[in-house]
Amino acid sequence: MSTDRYPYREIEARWQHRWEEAKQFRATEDPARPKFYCLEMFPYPSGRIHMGHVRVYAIGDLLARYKWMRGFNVLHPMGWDAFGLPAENAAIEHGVHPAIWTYENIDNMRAQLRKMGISYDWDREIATCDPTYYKWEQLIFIRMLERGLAYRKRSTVNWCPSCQTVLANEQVEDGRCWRCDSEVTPREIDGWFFKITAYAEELLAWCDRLPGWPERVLTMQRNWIGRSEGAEFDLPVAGRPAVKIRVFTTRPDTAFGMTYAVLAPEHPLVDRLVVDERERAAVAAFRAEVAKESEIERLAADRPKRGFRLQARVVNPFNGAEIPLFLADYVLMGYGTGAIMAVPGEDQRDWDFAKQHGLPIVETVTRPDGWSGGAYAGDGIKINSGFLDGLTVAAAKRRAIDWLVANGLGEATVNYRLRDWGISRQRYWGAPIPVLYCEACGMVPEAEENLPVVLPRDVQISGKGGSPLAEVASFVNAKCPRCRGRARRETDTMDTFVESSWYFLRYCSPRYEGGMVERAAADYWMPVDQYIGGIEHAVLHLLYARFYTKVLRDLRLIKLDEPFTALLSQGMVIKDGAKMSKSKGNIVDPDELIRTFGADTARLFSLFAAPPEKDLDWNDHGVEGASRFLNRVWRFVIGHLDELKAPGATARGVPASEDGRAFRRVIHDTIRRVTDDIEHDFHFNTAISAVMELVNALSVFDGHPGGRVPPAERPPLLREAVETILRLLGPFCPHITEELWSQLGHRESVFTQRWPTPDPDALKREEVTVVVQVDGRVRGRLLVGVDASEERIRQLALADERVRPWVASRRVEKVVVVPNRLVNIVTRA
RNA sequence: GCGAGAGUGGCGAAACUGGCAGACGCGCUGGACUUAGGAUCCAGUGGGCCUACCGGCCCUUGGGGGUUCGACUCCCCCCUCUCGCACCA
Repeated sequence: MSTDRYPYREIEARWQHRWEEAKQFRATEDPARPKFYCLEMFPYPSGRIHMGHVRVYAIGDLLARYKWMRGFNVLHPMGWDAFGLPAENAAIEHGVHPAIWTYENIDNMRAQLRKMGISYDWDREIATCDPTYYKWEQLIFIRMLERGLAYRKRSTVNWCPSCQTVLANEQVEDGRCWRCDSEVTPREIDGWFFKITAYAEELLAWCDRLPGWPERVLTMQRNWIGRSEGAEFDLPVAGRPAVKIRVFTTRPDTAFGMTYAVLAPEHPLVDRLVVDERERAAVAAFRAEVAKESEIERLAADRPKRGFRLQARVVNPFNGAEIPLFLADYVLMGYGTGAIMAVPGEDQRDWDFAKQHGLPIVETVTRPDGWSGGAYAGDGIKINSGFLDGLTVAAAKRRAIDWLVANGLGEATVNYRLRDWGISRQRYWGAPIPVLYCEACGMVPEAEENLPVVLPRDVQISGKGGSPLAEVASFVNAKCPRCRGRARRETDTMDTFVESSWYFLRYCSPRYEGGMVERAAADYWMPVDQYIGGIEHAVLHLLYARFYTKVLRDLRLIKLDEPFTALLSQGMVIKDGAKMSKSKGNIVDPDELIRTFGADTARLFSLFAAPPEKDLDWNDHGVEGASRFLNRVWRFVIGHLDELKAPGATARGVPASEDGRAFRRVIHDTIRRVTDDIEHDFHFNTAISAVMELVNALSVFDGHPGGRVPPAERPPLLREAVETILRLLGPFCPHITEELWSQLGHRESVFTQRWPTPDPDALKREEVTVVVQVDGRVRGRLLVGVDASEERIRQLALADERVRPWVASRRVEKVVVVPNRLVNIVTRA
């Protein structure tokens, strides 16, 4: 390994210090300039940054610095998603207080980020565990409470036995906790919810109005919201018309094919439907059997559907038929009405169940020719369906709903898969929910002047059962803000995703004491123009933040529909074909990387190895390649300082010599390519390739001794090339470029320079190479004047001596000419 | 099962609206410089073949069809992989 690398350590330390001192990246509102809010998802302060962080922050910094150079007023802040369970786990394992652990980690990680030389406005740094931060979240909670957007209810929730807390639906993956991977169990518990379902329609609608977002993230959000249109109606119980079972269906047209009905096992009506104690006992046994199954087992595909036939029967209102009623585990209490009409002819699940239990199957849609198999879900003409016969499925749906409405039996409804966001956490290290339970007044929000409700410092964290806050008498025992009587504080804390739902707003005015965000600052900076982060938050953070933004808008705190105009979801960093992990032993430590190669190299390789949305395959040799490239640039500039600083070197213009013009064209073509790659599709890897090509061309140009250009032309061309390289490379590798820029004699930072623009005169060509194909195969090349006529190109091509043999014995059928590019001569025998 | 995305040299990857496939980098091979090279520089590098060194031919973007003068790119069928959702009525 090389020992004679350029002095990156010294250079990086020096420039980091200078940027810091000059407050170079401090952002202030300036209505005269266009703003650019560049944001990377803030990290959880786990203690050390990892390569995923290096990648995302390299991308963000590149864009921020690029936009600076393009004249934008850039806001590029950083902070800490500082509440969360690992801090409590550290307290349990090492006896260190979560606050101390968290702030120490923040100090470490801040130092690491500084060593990367990212252009943050550190004056805007925030930590979500700071009471001056979560105070505003508590205030909003109270506002949401007033509007019914926050509410408390008892429900069956996802319980993580290892984290000892409740999880939101979004935080359960395949029946396991998103954080610790433990199997989640259902639990009946009181908890707080945010009414995200009230915004389901709007969240969905705006998915079509976020062109700057990756389609797959939008698809995931649409699927998660899961809108479906259909109808609800009642099935009266046979012989007891007062008792009705409400069902939801997306296929009201198939109602005549209903051969039985199903209730979810937990359906509250079941108790009223059982006819005697024997049946009651059997139902209890069935429910117990179903409850025994874990979430994971329930999710397993293709497993048989358990059912229990009740003695009660129901009536199909469409045709008056009396049909059996079942409890079955394939119907979920949490979706729709928790009860369905079963149409085995047109629904595969019902078909499976009907086959297993010997129930009749009626077809209500004509099958296509040759159809064989189970349920048919496609289109067709209605049959066996009374007044719907002869209609298409779509028309029959409408007719069926009209009929239900006309007879007062039901109505059209829209159902969502999205559930309200459960935000209660039975843990310590989170923002307290600002609510009290008064013996006289009941549940009462904390008075605004008493905010923040500060998390008490002295607490025993055992990790065993119950909220740690419940053990803190001084916290729990409080006065009712309404009647001054005795009250008990809520001991749940808020899901940490609440903090990350608005941190981007706080950055606009991080020290503002009059509210969550200063209106003018938010109006100026928001929305975030470019948000960058991992795909893992596609439906977690990104959905919550969208929801919370809309709530704040409706509270008239901001006038913003969506927080993030554009989103870049960067891929993972992998090595040896797997995600980096301790157990696989394939970790690359950013500190060590920076120590060995420097931050510029680490950043350059992160940006070069793959386009940002793809996974990045880490390769130690590749890093050396990036390092080698920067060394080449260094040696070239330092080795040519005399010539670069020679009198007349700063002159610009089109050189007289042909080779001089050709080289200058390469310089300006590179500017064009790099700018396109950054602007057009974030293809930083090809942008870097283009700069590498320019550096290669520069050393070739330099290597012609005695010169193919007149001596006087050399210094200006070398200098123009070098200055272009440094400015183009600046956002990628800020330290080395600053240093070399100053070595050229500049006193100003390279980041105060304007991004270069290609000189149209330099790009002009007199001649172009046109490829000559015969029957689609390249047989020759022509050098012709630019914009030569089609006829001329055609004649030159046919006359070309390398082309003639391929055409000689054949008949020319036609000649296709693409000006300035290609000729294709089509022949026939 | 449903939805989205992807499949190109030994490897990471390029190829914008169809127009020279493999830019750039890694690795590898040879050479130069050198006490030394794992530094640096130069040259070569998809596969097969012809050749008197110049040079040339054929094949090649997961597989098979199609559209087109021309397809990595567009259309149809199939295979493989990744991600997301998954009894959502």
